[in-house]
Amino acid sequence: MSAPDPDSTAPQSAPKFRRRAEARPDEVLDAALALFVAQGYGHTTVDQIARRAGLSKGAVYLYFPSKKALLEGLVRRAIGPVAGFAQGMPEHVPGDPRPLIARFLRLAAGHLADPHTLSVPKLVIREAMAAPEIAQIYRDEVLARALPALQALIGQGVAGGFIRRVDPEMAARCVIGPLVAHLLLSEVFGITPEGGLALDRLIDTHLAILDAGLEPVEGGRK
Amino acid sequence: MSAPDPDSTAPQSAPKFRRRAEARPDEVLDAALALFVAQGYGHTTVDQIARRAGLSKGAVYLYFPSKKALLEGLVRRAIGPVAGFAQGMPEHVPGDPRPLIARFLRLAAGHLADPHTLSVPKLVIREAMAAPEIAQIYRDEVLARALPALQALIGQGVAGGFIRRVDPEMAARCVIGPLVAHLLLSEVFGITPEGGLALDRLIDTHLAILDAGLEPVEGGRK
Amino acid sequence: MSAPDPDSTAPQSAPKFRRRAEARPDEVLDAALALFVAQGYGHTTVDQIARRAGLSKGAVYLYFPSKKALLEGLVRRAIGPVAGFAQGMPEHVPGDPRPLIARFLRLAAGHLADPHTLSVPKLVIREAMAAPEIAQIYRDEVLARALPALQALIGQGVAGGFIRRVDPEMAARCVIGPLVAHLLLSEVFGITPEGGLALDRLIDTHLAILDAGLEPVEGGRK
Amino acid sequence: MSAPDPDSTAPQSAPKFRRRAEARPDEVLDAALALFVAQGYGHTTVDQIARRAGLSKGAVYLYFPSKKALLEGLVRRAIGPVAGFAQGMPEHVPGDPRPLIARFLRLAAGHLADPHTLSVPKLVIREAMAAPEIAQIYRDEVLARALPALQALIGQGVAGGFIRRVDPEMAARCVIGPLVAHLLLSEVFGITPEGGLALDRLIDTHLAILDAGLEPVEGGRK
DNA sequence: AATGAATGAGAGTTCATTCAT
DNA sequence: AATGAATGAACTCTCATTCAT
Repeated sequence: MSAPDPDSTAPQSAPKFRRRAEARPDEVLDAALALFVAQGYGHTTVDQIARRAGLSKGAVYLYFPSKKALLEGLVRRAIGPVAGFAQGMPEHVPGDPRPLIARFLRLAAGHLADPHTLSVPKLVIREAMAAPEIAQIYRDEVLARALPALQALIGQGVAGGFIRRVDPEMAARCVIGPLVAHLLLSEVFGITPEGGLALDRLIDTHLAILDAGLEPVEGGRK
Repeated sequence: MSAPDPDSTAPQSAPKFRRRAEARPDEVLDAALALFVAQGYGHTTVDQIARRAGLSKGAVYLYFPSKKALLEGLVRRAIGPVAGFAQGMPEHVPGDPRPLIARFLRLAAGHLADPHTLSVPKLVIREAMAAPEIAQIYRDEVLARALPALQALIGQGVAGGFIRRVDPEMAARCVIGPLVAHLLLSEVFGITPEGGLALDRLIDTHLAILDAGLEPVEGGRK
Repeated sequence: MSAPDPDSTAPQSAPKFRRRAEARPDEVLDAALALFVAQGYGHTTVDQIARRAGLSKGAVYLYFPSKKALLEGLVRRAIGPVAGFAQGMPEHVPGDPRPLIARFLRLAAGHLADPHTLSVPKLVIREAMAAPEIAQIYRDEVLARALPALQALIGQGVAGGFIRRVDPEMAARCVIGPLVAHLLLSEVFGITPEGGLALDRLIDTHLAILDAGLEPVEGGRK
Repeated sequence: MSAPDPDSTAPQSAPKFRRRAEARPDEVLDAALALFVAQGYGHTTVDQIARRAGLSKGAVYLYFPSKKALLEGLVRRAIGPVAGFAQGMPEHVPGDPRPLIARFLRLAAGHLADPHTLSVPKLVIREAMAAPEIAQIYRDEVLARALPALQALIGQGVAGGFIRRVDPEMAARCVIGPLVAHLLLSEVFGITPEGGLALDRLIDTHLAILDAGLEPVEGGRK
């Protein structure tokens, strides 16, 4: 249904003949990604994708059974690293979780600073309503992993008295919120700070507020 | 929203034909909004819109020159109240701006809790890339007014020593971020808290963090 | 799903405006029939049909939701008269059913002598395998009515001693067989007698054989 | 049907590569026949045929220059035995030809009872209009031999006074008609007698009618 | 002001056929 | 002898837009 795994990490196994076939699905996905991001899924023609990838329209259907499969393949290709990243978060932390949350945010920001990585969630946000399957994949593979992990971290921090008594579910959204909003404003509406994306500045500011904002109240109750 | 309204605002120069001729465009926009939100702009046909508005396809073109003009009209109609809302924010505050920020957030949340209001930015996000004119309207009329106002507020708070020394531009994004992320998660990805949207819970949590997070550091400079 | 009934028998009700719309479905079906018969369903383009009917391709889809619906509409339009014809056969006959069988055959032959009528079963035979829905319609509406009626007639003749003791089910097939084979040979394979279709000659010969062949054996058992 | 057959008929000039090179075309035809019958010529792809025959799509084109050539090859392969069968009918019979006609019918029925044999004429009927070459082959090689032979037989019977005075050309169609109709009803429309095809029952009934039906009228001329 | 029949320019998808390997 | 990647021409179906009425 989606592209065959190109196995891009095993370079010495490929014979020199018929080179293209192995790389093609990825090339097609690259072309599709660029065009989907630039014009939107609905306004992109399979023919445009094919031409950008240096193939004929028919050849695209050799690798992907439909246009929508391209979108799906794109999302699936992108979530691999992200899922691993989410897995890397320890589930139980002994002390104050705030440093871990900071690391999480910096990692996520670093990840999303790469336009290649960023374009997929951008795409997903845009097409989510019209293509619920796509939204579901992203939700299941990325969001449904990262959010609960963050929430658990906060919950433990609250239980251990390391952070203020807050609703962990909502607080998790407060943690990622500024990053999400920043990307939305910059990428979708073109409201970028003077010197470019300035992700670091955003994260620095956010962490400064967050760190103090989560500090437990001296002497007790919220 | 689509009340009978027989000839109330129309001058009586014409005979009583053209019943509610003035209301028609709004009815068409209502229909368009509902369908665009439900199915996306690209998957909605002009005929569907016409039928939902109780007109024929051809009649839609009496009021709007093209399908895209519907989208544009939709955005223009929606930004009126919002722009006024942004205007209502005082530019200069004598003391701690945090209560004002809190009021702003609660107002915005209350506003966006109405699905009717929320659907327009949702629409804009989705079609922004394919229809930059649309994104531009929204950016110019809404975002380019609200964000600088917030930023100025924070800047003044910093200058007055009422809030921690933070980058006002980024801090503004930290203020709206959780709200944006919350709506995105709920509306686009369907990741809703148990009891519904729970906007109040989100805002409460966010303000608790924000209030403490912006508290100026005792003894001075960051 | 199929064409709206053009109600061709009520001529004075139609206003003179918008004349075409009422006649169009039939015109399209006429064009489709001609092309399907000449080239086969699979080798006929919707565009060809449209052009032959004097419309654009898109207009065809105003009246029929799909290409297959054209085939179906064609069959449905054709079976109306045939079904009535089958109904006209009396179910119980007091005496020798052979004259009735003869009348049935001559009626059917007369019917099928009209190329317009003939083309539909020809079409059905050809597309039956690929489009079982079509075959089913024809089977249910035409064959499943005519064959049992014939079979019953023969059965009653056997019971009454008016015709030889034969298996009525098979005998019914022997009654229609020569007509079927004749049309198949002529229309599909182009093996026509010298002077044209010669349906009368075929029926005369067939009835001569049939009449004698069904004559009860004098004195008894088959 | 597709036995291993290692190098049995191939000359040993080449190394033992090209296993059963001679059998390949037949295997391809077998695959094509099965698929054409099941799905129709138009709905069968060359790739399906190739895979069913255990080859690649490209290899099919080593044996057959086009898809239509497969259909043609199929018909040509099938008419060999049938042509011989038609040849086997004696042209001049001294006495009553009715027993010979009976034998002919039983032979033909036996032949067509084999689904393998039956599928070719079924195919031909279906594709006849779209591929007149195919129809022509079948007509020339099979029908144009069998029908005149039958007709001659009847003509001689009439001349010798062994059978009733009938039009031999039409009578020939009356002889084969029930068989044709029976197969059409069963195979195309799925109207089968309870216990299966029941070809014997059909032939028995038909011959009973035919035998009496062709009996010369006592006392002379029609 | 309003209709709805009609258009025509594509869109996605399929497949017979070719050809370098 | 055989592969399978690649093509390109069709095909069905959709829909924003127009226009006579």
